[in-house]
Amino acid sequence: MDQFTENAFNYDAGKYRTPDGAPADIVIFTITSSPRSTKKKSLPHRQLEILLIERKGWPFAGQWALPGGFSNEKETLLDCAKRELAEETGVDSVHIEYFNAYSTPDRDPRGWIISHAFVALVNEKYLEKRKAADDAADVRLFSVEEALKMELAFDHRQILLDSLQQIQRQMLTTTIAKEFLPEEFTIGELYQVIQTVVPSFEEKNFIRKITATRSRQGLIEEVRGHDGELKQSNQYSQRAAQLYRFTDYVPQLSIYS
Amino acid sequence: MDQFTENAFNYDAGKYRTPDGAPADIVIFTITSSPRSTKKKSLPHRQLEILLIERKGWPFAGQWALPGGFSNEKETLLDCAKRELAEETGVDSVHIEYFNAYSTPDRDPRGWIISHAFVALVNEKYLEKRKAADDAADVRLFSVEEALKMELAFDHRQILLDSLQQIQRQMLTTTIAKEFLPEEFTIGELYQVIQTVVPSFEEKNFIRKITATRSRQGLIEEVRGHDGELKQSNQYSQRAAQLYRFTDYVPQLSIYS
DNA sequence: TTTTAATATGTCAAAATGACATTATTAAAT
DNA sequence: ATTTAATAATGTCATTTTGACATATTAAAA
Repeated sequence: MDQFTENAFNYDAGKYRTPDGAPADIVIFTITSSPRSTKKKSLPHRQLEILLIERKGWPFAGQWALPGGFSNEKETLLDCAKRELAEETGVDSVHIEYFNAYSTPDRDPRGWIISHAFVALVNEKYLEKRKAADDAADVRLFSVEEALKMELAFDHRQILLDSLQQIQRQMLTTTIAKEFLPEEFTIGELYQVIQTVVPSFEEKNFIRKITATRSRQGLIEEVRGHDGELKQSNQYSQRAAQLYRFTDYVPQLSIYS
Repeated sequence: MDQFTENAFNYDAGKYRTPDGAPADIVIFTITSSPRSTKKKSLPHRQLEILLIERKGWPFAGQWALPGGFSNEKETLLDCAKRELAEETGVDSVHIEYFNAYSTPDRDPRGWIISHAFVALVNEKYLEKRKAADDAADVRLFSVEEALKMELAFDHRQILLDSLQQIQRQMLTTTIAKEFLPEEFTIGELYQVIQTVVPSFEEKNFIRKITATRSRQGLIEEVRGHDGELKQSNQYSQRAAQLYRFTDYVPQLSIYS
């Protein structure tokens, strides 16, 4: 006999202990790019980074933690996560997704608090303003590598590990690469983004596979200018590279085909 | 300033409203099989079904709902879900997986209650005892089709829809088919199980694709008897069919290869 | 004996893959 | 003016895979 089987007459929500809060924590991923050389045209160095906040109060004061906050009864967890994301980054309407719940007893010294973890993917262009403003602030980006070496608050290291595995899988099975790319991009950029998230990724003849229209029903398509000419870019190379964009095609993968 | 930034001195967990409970709800899927004919050897009719419970008390008394119950502060949500699953089906150690949180305000008339949804996949062989015992009981299996036509309690229809989409994706991208099959199975059975969950699934030359060792690094392997001879079954057909089992190979899918 | 339902193999052109080598482009350096 | 460097793209070709159909196997049932 559990609470569900009580009837209106004897129902009393207060007779069991209830949680002490329902927070949303967000792993905010971005890929930063920095020039590898000042003189020549070359692809930038790219790095997967996450945003962390230095805690001021108890518990875990002085330690770095994932951004997050408690939700209230008037909003969904997604709304809460979006609100927190907007507070930390100043952006809304980016890719954000529910991901897992963390409920190990005593994971939070403040009480019985189940954390709801979200993953957000933010293009670095949205973080540029912020970046300038907080040198030596209590909010900053860390490379995932760095972050994993740190002692993070709560079980946030585990949350980070799990979220990393999640976006590595998604990078190869969905089109989330687009979240880290400009609208129009070169094959080289796309390849770099994939490798930044999944270092082991390697595909010989990548350009041929990705641009072969037959099998992959046009995952990406060539960009053309107003004049109908193929639009190219020589930002990274002497030889101009064709620009592509993602189509709205949703690939369906199967281990049985 | 949120609760995370309070310090030990002025921290007071009671100053915000807190949730009125943290339940786990479970979508328990099974595939039932029933003979299509009494006389001839033929493949059975298979149907995807879920387990529902008729509610006795407020709220939603008399309506059918997903099995579930409130968790307590001494256990994880997964422990809670496993406990509920064991109560309803008498089985433990089956495939069970966290899936999503449902937090729409007022989704539960009893208060602010965020539900944690799990998916469990149970082989029908574990439900056989139970099935016999409760004709006309308040716990029974419904085909997914039926269930979607009913007025389920809470937002359980939405949870069902989401979980269905989830296992359809997983059926094609992971080896969850094994949860619905005996240890040793024929290609025909495997094909049927996939189609039962994903009706649109169709693969010409399925047997050749699935048994070609080169590409799919041995997703399944032939079963041999003690004598080293290939083990076959003529349960469903005149001509004996080769028996296979899943290997522990984990397929890695990619839209870029 | 013939039919039947499921299982399995034969055939063969078309397409995709894998592994390398080669060519193209052109701003920047010399 | 010539060379260099970095990225982009194509050439080649043997090997595999796929797609679409036709054909064979088996043993119980009609």
